[in-house]
Amino acid sequence: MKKYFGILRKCPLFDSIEDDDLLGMLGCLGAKVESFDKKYTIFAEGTPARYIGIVLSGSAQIVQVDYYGNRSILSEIYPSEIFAEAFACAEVPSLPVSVIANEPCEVMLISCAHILHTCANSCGFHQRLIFNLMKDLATKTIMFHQRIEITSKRSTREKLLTYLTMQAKKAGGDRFDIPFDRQELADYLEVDRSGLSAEISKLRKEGILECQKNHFELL
Amino acid sequence: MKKYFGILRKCPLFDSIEDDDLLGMLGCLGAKVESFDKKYTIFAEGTPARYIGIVLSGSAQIVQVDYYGNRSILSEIYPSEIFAEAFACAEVPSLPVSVIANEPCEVMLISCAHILHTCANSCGFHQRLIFNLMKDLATKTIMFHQRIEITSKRSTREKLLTYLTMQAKKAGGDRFDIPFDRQELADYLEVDRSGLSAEISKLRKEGILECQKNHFELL
DNA sequence: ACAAGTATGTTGAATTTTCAACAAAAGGAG
DNA sequence: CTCCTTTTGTTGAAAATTCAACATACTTGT
Repeated sequence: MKKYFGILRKCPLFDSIEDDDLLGMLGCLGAKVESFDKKYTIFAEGTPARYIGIVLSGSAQIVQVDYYGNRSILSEIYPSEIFAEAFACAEVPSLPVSVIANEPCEVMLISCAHILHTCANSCGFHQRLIFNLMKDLATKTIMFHQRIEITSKRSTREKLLTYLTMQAKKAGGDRFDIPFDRQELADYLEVDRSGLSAEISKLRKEGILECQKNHFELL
Repeated sequence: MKKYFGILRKCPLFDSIEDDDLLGMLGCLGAKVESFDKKYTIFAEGTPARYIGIVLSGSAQIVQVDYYGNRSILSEIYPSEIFAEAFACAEVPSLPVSVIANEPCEVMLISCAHILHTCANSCGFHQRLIFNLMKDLATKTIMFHQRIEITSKRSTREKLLTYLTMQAKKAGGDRFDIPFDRQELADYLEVDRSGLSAEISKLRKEGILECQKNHFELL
């Protein structure tokens, strides 16, 4: 377990928790590590939410697919980030999303029961854990607001520019990489892929942006 | 303050907290009550998030307006419900949304500083408060997922039907009222109002639904 | 009861998006 | 290197959304 400490230290769930305490805590929480191949479904839509996940290596996507096969990408998850915490905390009987391995990855799973109901020997860090979880959920809620700010735009062009502007801001400069290929970006922005490609071409011709693959530059 | 206890008891923030403890707690939190007229801006976009709000009477809307004046309604808030908690918990320096009074309303405000940093005399219920807040944020996150499930649909018709189906499920029957007028529903679904009206007419003619004003029936 | 203002429904034109199909480019496996 | 697969760009036609304008119904305040 120790080999993951570098990642876990950066996980918001364990903020302000010392290494010395972490190991005992993980035991107390019944944390386990699992590995998944690329494209493997880590959590399937429709199944009950029982675990909080933490990505240790690789990456995963939160996706929603409707009966027509339209995929909507809700977010992308990287090492030391948490997923499915909202569903686990609310103990929902049926996940409204799936979590898919983007590439081979390792994930730490912690059962929500262990988090929600203080353990008998009540490790003193449980309160801190709840607090951290609260902080994390607040951050996630804000992320959703940002996503809505993007997808509420009515045109492909505006959605794309809003998204790219946010990414530039986040990267602290006009050059940055995005974590999506074209189809994924379309599924994130909720637009048609070919229309998105066309729009990118247009913006390029207008001299508004440069891009090669997933590297963008706003001009 | 006592006259609001009926409402506050139902507020998820005070779940499992006894009436006897509530009064002291509210004092400890520095809770204050304010009144707002219809259409008044309770919290303005761009201002720092300092307070959690609880609606005591009337109702409010969370809205986002872009530079073209396109309004997007994020949610509707009724008595005993909390708002702005995510921004307060994350102490964001600039609110990405506004909160507008839908009708004359009373609101309880609790400063986030009081919630996040345990008070010196450390009332024993603070831990429970954090836990409740965590639960509430999990629920809100799930609400956002539902909203995305609606708005990620590509056509007005599908958005509308997805929304109405969810409302019917929530109401536990095929007849139900929605909390929006046509323009608000359009702003919630992120579609054009006239197109929405046209779609409703079409669904009526096809015998799929009945409606008068904001009362709907799925057939 | 009336007038003024607001909300809703309806329409056609303009614009966009979606869809389908294909070509070109890039990436991976052997 | 070559073949095969996947990704990306391009296009035109079909479908849908948006927009503007207006008629009608409904509310509200006086």
